[in-house]
Amino acid sequence: MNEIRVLIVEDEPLIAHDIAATLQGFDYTVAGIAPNGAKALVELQQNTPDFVLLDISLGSEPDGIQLGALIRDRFDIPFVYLSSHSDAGTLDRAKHTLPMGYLVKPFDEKGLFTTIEIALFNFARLRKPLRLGIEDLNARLLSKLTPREFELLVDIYDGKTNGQLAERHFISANTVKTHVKNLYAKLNVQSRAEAIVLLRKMGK
Amino acid sequence: MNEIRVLIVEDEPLIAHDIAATLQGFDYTVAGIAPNGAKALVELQQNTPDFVLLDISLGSEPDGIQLGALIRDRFDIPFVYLSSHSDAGTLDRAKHTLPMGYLVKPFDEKGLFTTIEIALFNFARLRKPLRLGIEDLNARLLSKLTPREFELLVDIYDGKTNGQLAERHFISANTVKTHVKNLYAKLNVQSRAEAIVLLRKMGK
DNA sequence: GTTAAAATCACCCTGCGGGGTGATGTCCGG
DNA sequence: CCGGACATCACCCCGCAGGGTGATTTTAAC
Repeated sequence: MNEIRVLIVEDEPLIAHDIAATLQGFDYTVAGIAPNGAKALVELQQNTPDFVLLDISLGSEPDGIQLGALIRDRFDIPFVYLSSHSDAGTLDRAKHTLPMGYLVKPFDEKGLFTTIEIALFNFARLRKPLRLGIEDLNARLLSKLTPREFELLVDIYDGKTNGQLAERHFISANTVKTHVKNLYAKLNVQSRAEAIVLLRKMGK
Repeated sequence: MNEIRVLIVEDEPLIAHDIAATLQGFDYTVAGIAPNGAKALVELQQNTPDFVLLDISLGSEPDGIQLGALIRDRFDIPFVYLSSHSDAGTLDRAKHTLPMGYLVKPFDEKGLFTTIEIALFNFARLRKPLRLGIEDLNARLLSKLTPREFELLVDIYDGKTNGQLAERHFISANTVKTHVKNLYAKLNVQSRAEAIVLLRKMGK
């Protein structure tokens, strides 16, 4: 069991327990099973799960999509829909609530697992875009930057010219050019502007 | 056929064509089929699809995950993985590249459709490149930018060179230089890097 | 119909930025 | 002790960026 607590919102007890068993097989903790929207709201408020599996057809008000909209607006919890309907109309209503996924029943266990994992990870990333350290950056590069190169890159990201870099780091302009040249090759860019844009896109 | 152009990266021709047929059944346009990473890169650069279906096991370098990391960092295109592997190791490598989804083979058509739709919608909603309008910008400047100057500035913010600006806006390189010169004066900067940093600091 | 702002283009010039090549000294790990 | 990674510096080349000056045309405003 890890610390991820999942709430299952599903009106069919058989399916709900089936999902619960599957989740436990993947070392998730089942935070609760809610057969309708009202119960789901109670669970959300009192039990604060880390993730919600949301059946769309609950047979009563509010349905899964209304619930999804609520989770989006009032709570800060990632969720994915479960549904046997994949028609354009339902999907269109659903996607406007920005779910992290949409699984069509019947779905297999592996698909459930990967979907939850991706959803959790992306949600965490989107909520908190983290500042980029040299380790994070190097993890994404084929050839890694040296500490010195990274220092200079940070200043380049701040719009400094080569001359300013030389002053600030007490090295000659020629040395700056060498470092900059090398780090450009590693980043696979050809200009300061490109380097800055790249860092921005990489979530710096 | 709608306007969504999907690139399929899959080394098994049979599976690739099966997927292509399925996509066309859902009114997507198949932008291309790439059997390996090298071909995929060519397609990405020359064909600029709106979406990428990415098989992880390509049998050669780079594999799907390396390609995913590239798409994330260098392009601005949503993608989902296709894989028969759903082990924790592969999944962990994969999720760090922030895919919009992860489908486990074999997957059914409906699941593919809903996943793509959700992915496209979320990607569009969560992408907000430069949420700064010309009005907002001019409100904070002493001398105001003209509409044309603002258009060029947006592309400069994206790392484009003067030559690229000339092409994209169907004007001569000399005209670009004139506009850029003028907008630099208005922004009170002396280089592209400075302009980009300024925009970033002005609420981006 | 005159005027002003915006958009278009040309030419020249200077200098920094980007790329290639090569070299030296340091530090660390095998 | 030696080799590799890192940091330091020098020189050369050249293209593009940045800046100055000037000019024409289109558009909108008055």
